[in-house]
Amino acid sequence: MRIQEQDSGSQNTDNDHCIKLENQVCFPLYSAANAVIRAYRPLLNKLDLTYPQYLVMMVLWEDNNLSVKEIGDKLLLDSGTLTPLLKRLENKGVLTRLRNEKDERARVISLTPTGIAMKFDARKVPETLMCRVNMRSDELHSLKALCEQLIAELN
Amino acid sequence: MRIQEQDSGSQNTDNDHCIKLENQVCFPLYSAANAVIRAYRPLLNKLDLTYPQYLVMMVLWEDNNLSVKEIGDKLLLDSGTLTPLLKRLENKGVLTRLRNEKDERARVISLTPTGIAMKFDARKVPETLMCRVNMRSDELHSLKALCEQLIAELN
DNA sequence: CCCATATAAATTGCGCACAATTTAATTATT
DNA sequence: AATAATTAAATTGTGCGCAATTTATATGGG
Repeated sequence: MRIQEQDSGSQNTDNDHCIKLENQVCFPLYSAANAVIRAYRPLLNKLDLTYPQYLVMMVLWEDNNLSVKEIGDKLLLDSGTLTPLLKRLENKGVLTRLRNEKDERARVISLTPTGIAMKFDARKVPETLMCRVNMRSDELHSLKALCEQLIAELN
Repeated sequence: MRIQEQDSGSQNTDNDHCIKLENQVCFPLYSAANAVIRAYRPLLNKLDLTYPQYLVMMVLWEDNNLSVKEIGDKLLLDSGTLTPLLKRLENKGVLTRLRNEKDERARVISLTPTGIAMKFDARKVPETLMCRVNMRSDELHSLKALCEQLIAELN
């Protein structure tokens, strides 16, 4: 995906500008996502969580006792990613992965008291990162909105 | 990192809104980057490239004969990521990894004629993806600018 | 010249992300 | 009720992304 150029098709007959890194939207997006996860890492290390694990915990803090499918729908991740991730969180003792008695195919992912308690320390994480980023509230809002728009367009 | 709320600290004394998924900027950013790479995949499969490999090729199409360090500086990736990726591209026959004669520590990554020729087919890739995304040029420009601003803030 | 320091790549190990497939359970159809 | 189709999760295999470490080369100061 590239940004439309005003002068496209003037003398640049071979369309070189299309595949220049600086004209791409997707590269900064990819790179910003990497940078954010990198910035989160030292903060999340204190909670013994990775960024994707932190996302799963956020989903469960808000709405406990979900299936793998329901977590995947919220985070746009599949069982291939979530199953091993949830097993790691289970091994840390922050959640359980019981079978659903109504539907033996599904699991019920439930936070343990330890997992619920982690929410307290986790509150500081986004705020601490926020302090490092000198961006206005409206800039962050539009970044969020544009990302959500792009996700909607691609699905 | 979360978006600043207007009503923060009113009756929500435990600051719950901070760790709600919907109030996070980083989650849509992370999710949009995943979605873009997912959308690129079927197009890049035809070129036998992954998205990160495609990024490396773009860098080299623009400026051939770079060191691993120089590629890493442009893409914000380290040798731990690039060395195996470049070996895969070498195995595909699209580039060579010769030692720099002036400095035996460094390598010179050079496109082969096959690698250079791939640029022709690669031109269509960003444009094809563009057709799937119904977003205005100014929206894409500001998304790009905001991502670049965030990257700058985090480094 | 010798040695300390710095730098470039490579290596090791872990945890995603996801395509493709498999296993098991549920639901729909005849 | 038997069978087909669907669904949920798990499994397998590949390729990142990166922290931490290692190896090899280069450079700077005494």
